[in-house]
This record gives sequence, C-alpha cells and structure tokens, in this order.
Amino acid sequence: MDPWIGTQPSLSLDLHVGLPSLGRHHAPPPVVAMVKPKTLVEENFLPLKKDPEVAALESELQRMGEENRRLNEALTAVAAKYDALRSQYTEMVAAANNTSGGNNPSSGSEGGSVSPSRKRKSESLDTAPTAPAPGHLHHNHQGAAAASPGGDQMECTSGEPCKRIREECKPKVSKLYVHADPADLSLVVKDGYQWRKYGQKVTKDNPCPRAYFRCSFAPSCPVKKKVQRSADDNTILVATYEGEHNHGQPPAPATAQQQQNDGKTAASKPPSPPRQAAPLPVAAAHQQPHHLHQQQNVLAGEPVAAAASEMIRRNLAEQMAMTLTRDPSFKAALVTALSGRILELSPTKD
DNA sequence: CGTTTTTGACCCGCGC
DNA sequence: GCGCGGGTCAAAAACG
Repeated sequence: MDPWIGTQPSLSLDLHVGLPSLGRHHAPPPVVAMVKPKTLVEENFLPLKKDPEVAALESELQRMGEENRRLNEALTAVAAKYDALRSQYTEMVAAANNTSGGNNPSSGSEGGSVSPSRKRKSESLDTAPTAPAPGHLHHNHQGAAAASPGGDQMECTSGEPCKRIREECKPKVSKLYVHADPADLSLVVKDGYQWRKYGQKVTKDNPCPRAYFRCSFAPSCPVKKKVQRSADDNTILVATYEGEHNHGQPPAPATAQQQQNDGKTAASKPPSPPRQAAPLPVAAAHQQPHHLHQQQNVLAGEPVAAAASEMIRRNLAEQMAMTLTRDPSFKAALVTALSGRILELSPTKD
C-alpha cells in the first residue's frame, strides 16, 4: 500500500513551485516530495529585475499560494472531521458486532449475489466449502475479517439453508467506490494490481454493464474483481473485490502495466473523449489505486488504518496540484517565465 | 507471436 | 420443470 503512494509521479508535483515562502508555516508537513527545480526557480526569480510580466506572475503565484494555504487549512479541518467520524463509525460497528453478532442492517444492495469462486458441476459435487463464521460479509473486508476460515458448518447442520453458508463462505469481499469520469466508458479501476478481464455482463438492476476481472499477476491468485457503475450515480465506479491476493503487490511494472491496460482499453473503446489534451481532475481522481479507494470509500465505512486522513490529505493535495497544472494560463506563464529565464542565463555563461 | 479484450454461449442456483 | 439472472468459459479479434 504505502510504497505505492511514494512512487506516484503525480504526487511529486510541487504545489509550491515558485512560491514565495508565504504561508509555508501554515501548511501541513510536506506530504508530497518537493522537487529540486523549485528552489532554482525561486532563487532565480527574486533577484530578477521586475519585468511587468514577471511581476504579474509573481502576484499570481502569491495569489495561488494564498489559495493553497486556505485549501490546506480546509483540508486539515476536513481530515480532522473525517478522523472523528471514522472513529465514531468504528465504535458503532464494533458495538453492533458485539451485541448482534455482526448482522449488518444496511447495505443490502451489495454482495448478496456474490457466489463462490466456481460452481461448475464437478465442484458442486465436490463438497460444500468450509463455511466461515456466520455474519454478513457486507462491509468492505469486514466480512472476511469477521468470518475467519475457522470453518464452522453449524449453520447447515443446524438447519439453516445451505445457501447462507454459500454466501458466507465466499472469500474476503471488499467494495470500493471510485469517482470516475462518466464520459469514460472503460471500467478500469487502477489499484496497483494487474487484472485480466474475463467477462462482461449487463445486470438486471443496473443498465451499466458489469465487468469481471481476475488477477493476472499470479496465475494462482484467487482474487476476482467486479466493476460496475453505480446505478444511482453514474460517476461512481463500484469495484467489488473477492478474495485475497496470495502474492505481493506488483512493483513498479504493475503501474506501467495498468497504464498500458488503461491505454489499451481506452483505445479499444470507441468514443473516448479527448482526455489526452489535459488530465482532467476527474480523470485524475478516478482510477486511483487501492489506497485512494479507501479514501473515497469513506461512505462504505471501510476500516482503514489510521493513515487514512493522511491519505486524504495527499489525495486532495494531488488534486490541487492537478488543478494548478491543468490551468493552461498558469502553465503557459510558468513555461514562459522559465524559458525566458533560461535563455537569459545561458548566453551570459559565455 | 504472445497477451489481453470482447462477446456469445453455456452453466448453475434460485424462485415460482 | 421452467424461466430468469448472475457468473464463467472460450473462441475470435485486437493489440503491442
């Protein structure tokens, strides 16, 4: 998990490029890796005699710095609130599990139809897989956590329908909600793993097709993933993970692979809006790996580690960076200033 | 040429 | 028993 964040190039965007140091002390500890050139730009700008253009740029940068600082403050506040809410939720869930044995009243819309890995003839004859502990597997990961593979089949023997057993013996199920560009038809959710699509189906309750993926990083990996747009909100991709990876997360190549997959998918998809022109914030926000999913998964109440708020901050910082870098005028101004400065410096070396 | 995606067909469980 | 719906298979196509 964590290693991924550090390796994300987008996270390396320096929000403070060319910024005067104002507001620095307000900002939370640098959540993104600072880039060297920044210092260079900063130092070179200051002694410049102030062209009107440079002055304008500086004021613009100051304005953005201010805005950045405000956003950071808002971000900190949101993160604090999220922490509080999350701990409240955790307590509530724990209390509910302790008192009612883990029956979850809500979220009935999901998971229920998830079936054990393979139900072909041979296997159905084989044996009913060991049934984990009773209790709904609804909320993300929770089911697996609660339903340890201890294998108590008392439900079946005690007269409960074996169907329930089947439901409960399903592997670790987690659900992730990813914000996605509605114009992007691809059902690709980047989560750091390598997936191979093996099926697509239109389900009854949702006009949007559901895509079925299998982990292709390790042939023996039992993990499956279903991705479908939310019926309620077209911009939400719901990714349902079943099972646990029996291998580590693929290192750097995995990211490349995803990009390749993404590109291929996007390329193979008929009408893809001109995303290549500029990375939309949505496009940046969607297709984020697992960690980000967890942030975006707040609604689902996934029991994330204490680093969740930190991740939220990173995500928002990234989005802010995206916003800045997406701004053509900002980029143009920056490029102009930089190139001008470079040109100005280079001949004097001689 | 190997890998991945697409897509129609098939299998299986479930409700009636 | 039958029909429906979800999940999977596997051949063909697409892609790098």
